[in-house]
Amino acid sequence: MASTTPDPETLEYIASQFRALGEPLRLQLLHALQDGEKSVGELVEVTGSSQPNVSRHLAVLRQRGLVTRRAAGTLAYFAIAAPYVFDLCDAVCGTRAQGHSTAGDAAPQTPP
Amino acid sequence: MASTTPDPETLEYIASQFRALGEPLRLQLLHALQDGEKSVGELVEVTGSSQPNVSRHLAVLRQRGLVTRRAAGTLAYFAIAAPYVFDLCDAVCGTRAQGHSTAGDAAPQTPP
DNA sequence: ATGCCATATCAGCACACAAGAATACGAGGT
DNA sequence: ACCTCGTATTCTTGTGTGCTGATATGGCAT
Repeated sequence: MASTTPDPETLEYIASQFRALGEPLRLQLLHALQDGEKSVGELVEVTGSSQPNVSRHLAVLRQRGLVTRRAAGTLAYFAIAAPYVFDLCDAVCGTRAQGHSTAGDAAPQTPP
Repeated sequence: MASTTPDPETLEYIASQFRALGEPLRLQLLHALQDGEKSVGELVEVTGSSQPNVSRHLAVLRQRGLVTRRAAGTLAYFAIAAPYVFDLCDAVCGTRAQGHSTAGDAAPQTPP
């Protein structure tokens, strides 16, 4: 019963999913898409980042299956494909309210 | 109602939490701790990684409030401090079974 | 006090990745 | 056909981060 270690493949998959969410700009993009699909241009405006940068991060999110792409003429509309992402964020935010320090050390070694 | 963008501070906090989980070794450590606290030595054996490396990653997890540390003599026992982490992993794993490709592109542009 | 063991930290290298600038692709309109 | 606008891709640079090996700290036993 010594903790059946999951395959490295699965481990790497999960890690890569989390890493996709470990970037403020990508979280901002997902958040912006929460109230419906948006074009790249709209997302550029919302995030305040450059167009190439937004496009690139959208590609990452799409590769991870987190957003979908719909081409309409010259425009490209992106939309949330994995609503469960917001549950993850809420879970993290919930713990934050419980008094965790954002940065710095959690607690010094066991004091004497 | 145009999507109240969360403060950059909160965004960065959430991202950093996800980034802490975006490493296979750290996920492995958390998984190994699922059936009770373990010493660093035990974790070194379970993960097959080096002792300094395990110690370092444990420090990261502790800094993020994901694990706790209990010193007993020369030993240091670590334990899960944020059980919700496994819910996150399960959520990600659940979507994986739904037919997402691990790597590569999710879908080509919208076909004509 | 000294030697040993478990853990933590430090220095260095290598790699991944994000941001910016410039450019290529592709669809529509005139 | 050409031009224009929106989007995607490439190249380069800089920063962050994981891994290795050596070293420091601290408790326990002799």
